[in-house]
Amino acid sequence: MLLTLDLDSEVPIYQQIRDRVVEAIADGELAEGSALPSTRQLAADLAINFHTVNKAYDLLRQEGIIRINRKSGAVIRRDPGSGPPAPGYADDWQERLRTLLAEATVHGVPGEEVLQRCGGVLTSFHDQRTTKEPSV
Amino acid sequence: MLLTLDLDSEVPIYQQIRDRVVEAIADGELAEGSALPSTRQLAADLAINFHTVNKAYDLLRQEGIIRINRKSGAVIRRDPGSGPPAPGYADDWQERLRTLLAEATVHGVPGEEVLQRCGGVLTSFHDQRTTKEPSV
DNA sequence: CTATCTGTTATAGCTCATCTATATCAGATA
DNA sequence: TATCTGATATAGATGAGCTATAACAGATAG
Repeated sequence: MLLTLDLDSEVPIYQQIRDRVVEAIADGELAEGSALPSTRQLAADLAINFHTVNKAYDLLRQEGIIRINRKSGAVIRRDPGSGPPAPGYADDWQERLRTLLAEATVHGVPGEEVLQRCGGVLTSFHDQRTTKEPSV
Repeated sequence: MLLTLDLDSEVPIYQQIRDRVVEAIADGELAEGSALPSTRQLAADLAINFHTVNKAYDLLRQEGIIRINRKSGAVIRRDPGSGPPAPGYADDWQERLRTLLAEATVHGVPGEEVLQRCGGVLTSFHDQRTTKEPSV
């Protein structure tokens, strides 16, 4: 898995790692059962402290997205095909969506363009997934 | 303008104020030219320090959403009808959108539901605006 | 068994963000 | 004159984020 960080960003490093993993799962690059590199290994590759990677993995674990065993390390637990969301998740998520869409609207992005971009992003997720399972 | 804060939230207070103002503009509750309360007044209403409100207003000013004069105070500068977005804004915004949509997808929210919720939020913005200008 | 890798936990230090508390100054207004 | 406003400066407290180091236990390859 390719992972690039922006050390000058306001977004914390552990949050960036979490976001990139989530996006990689949505893209289909990481499927349920896929193993993530060890915290020390990834920290070495990214030239950061392994505690920061540990925090990112712990965040993903709290979200139920990965599972961590002492034996098998960090493994993807959830992908788009892992079943319906937890009760109440979608409503909480929509509050954050609302803030983001409000910002674009205030800045003058037309509603049609907002919807087109939403659809485009979702299609990019779906395309990745279907091209991964062509022979089922 | 009604404004409630969650002091226990991980989201900083000044960020919450900024988000609520942006949403109020998208909702049509605040239009171009509307005046925001003074920093000391809003701080008193929210029972917080006025420097925190100052930071929120300064953030909105940096985003080009409000204009601040010593004379007229903080005034809404941008609303959904204030013209097209700045060049490159929509593309930068889409990156944040991508992360948010990826999260919902990974948690199992179907693409159709994601699109429906996006459309619903946008419609709630639009409805507020059209009900404000029924006789044009 | 030894060496190495792993996850886990603990401690400590540094830097910076966040929020608060005061204070001062200048322009506008009643 | 008195009061409100924005603007600015300083300082302190608290916590977040990141790093550094260390130690322990289980798993694995030699």
